[in-house]
Amino acid sequence: MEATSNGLTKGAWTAEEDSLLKQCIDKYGEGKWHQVPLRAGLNRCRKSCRLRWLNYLKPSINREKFSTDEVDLLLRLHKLLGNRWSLIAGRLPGRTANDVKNYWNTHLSKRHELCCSSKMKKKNITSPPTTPAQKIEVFKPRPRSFSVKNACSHLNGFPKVDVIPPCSGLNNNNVCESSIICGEDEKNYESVYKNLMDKDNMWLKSLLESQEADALGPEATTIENGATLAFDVEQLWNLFDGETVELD
DNA sequence: AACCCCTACAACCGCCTTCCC
DNA sequence: CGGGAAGGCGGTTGTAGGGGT
Repeated sequence: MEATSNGLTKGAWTAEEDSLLKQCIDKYGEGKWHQVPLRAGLNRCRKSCRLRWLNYLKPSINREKFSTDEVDLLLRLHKLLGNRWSLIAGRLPGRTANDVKNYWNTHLSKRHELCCSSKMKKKNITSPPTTPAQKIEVFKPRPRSFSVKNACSHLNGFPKVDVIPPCSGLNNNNVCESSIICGEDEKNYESVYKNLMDKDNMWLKSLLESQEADALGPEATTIENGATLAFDVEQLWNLFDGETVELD
C-alpha cells in the first residue's frame, strides 16, 4: 500500500478496507461515491472505492471461470460491439466489464489475431510492411450510457451505433475489418442498420436500450408491452454472415 | 536455488458524458 | 448557457504467482 501526494491510499486493498467498504454499501447503498470514503472511513478516492465494489466486492459477481457458453457469447458480442466492455458485461450475468476486458486481453485477443492472420494466409494476402496503413474513418461509439430521458435519441434519424462486420481477414490496407468500421460505404452501413432495426429485429433495439434498467440475464429482454423477446445470438449473427466461432 | 518469462487480474489513469447549480 | 462535480468507461500498468530452464 502506498500513499499519493494528496494523502490518499493507493494500491492493493486490505481485508479491513474491504470490510469497511462493504459495511458502508450495506448501510447506505450504492451510489454517491464521493461520500463513500468519508462514510466508510477509508483513505481512498471515490473512484477507487467504486471500482473495488463493482469489480470485486459486489455479491452478484461471478468469480468462477468463464464457461464455454460465456466465452462463445463474449466472442460474438465482441464482434458486434467491439471493445464496449460494459455493454458486453451487461449481457453476461455476474461478469464485470473489467472481468470481460481482462479475459479478452489474456485469452481471446491472441486467438482473434490468429484468426485474422490465418484468414490472411487463406486469402493469400501478404503484408506489405513498407506500405504505411492508410487512415480509415471509424464510426465512433455512441455515449456509453443511455439516460432514460435520451434512451431513444440515438434511434432517431441515422444512428451511430457500431456495426462491426465479422472478421473476414484484412482489408486492402492490411487492417482487420472486424475491429474497424470502414466509413467508405455508408450506404451499406445504413442498409445493415435498417435491417437490424426493422420490425423483426427490434430485440436489438431492446438490447441497446436495456443497459440501464435491466438486470436480466442473456436469455430474455422485456419490452414495453410486456412481451419477452428472446435474445437469440444466432439470429443476431445470421444478420451478418453467420460465421461460426470455433472454441478450444 | 536462482533467475527469467509468462499469465492473470486488480488497480490506476485519463477522458468523456451527464447532471446540477 | 457555462462551468464544475460526479459517474462511468476503456486503455494501460503493476505485480503476484506459477512454470520452465
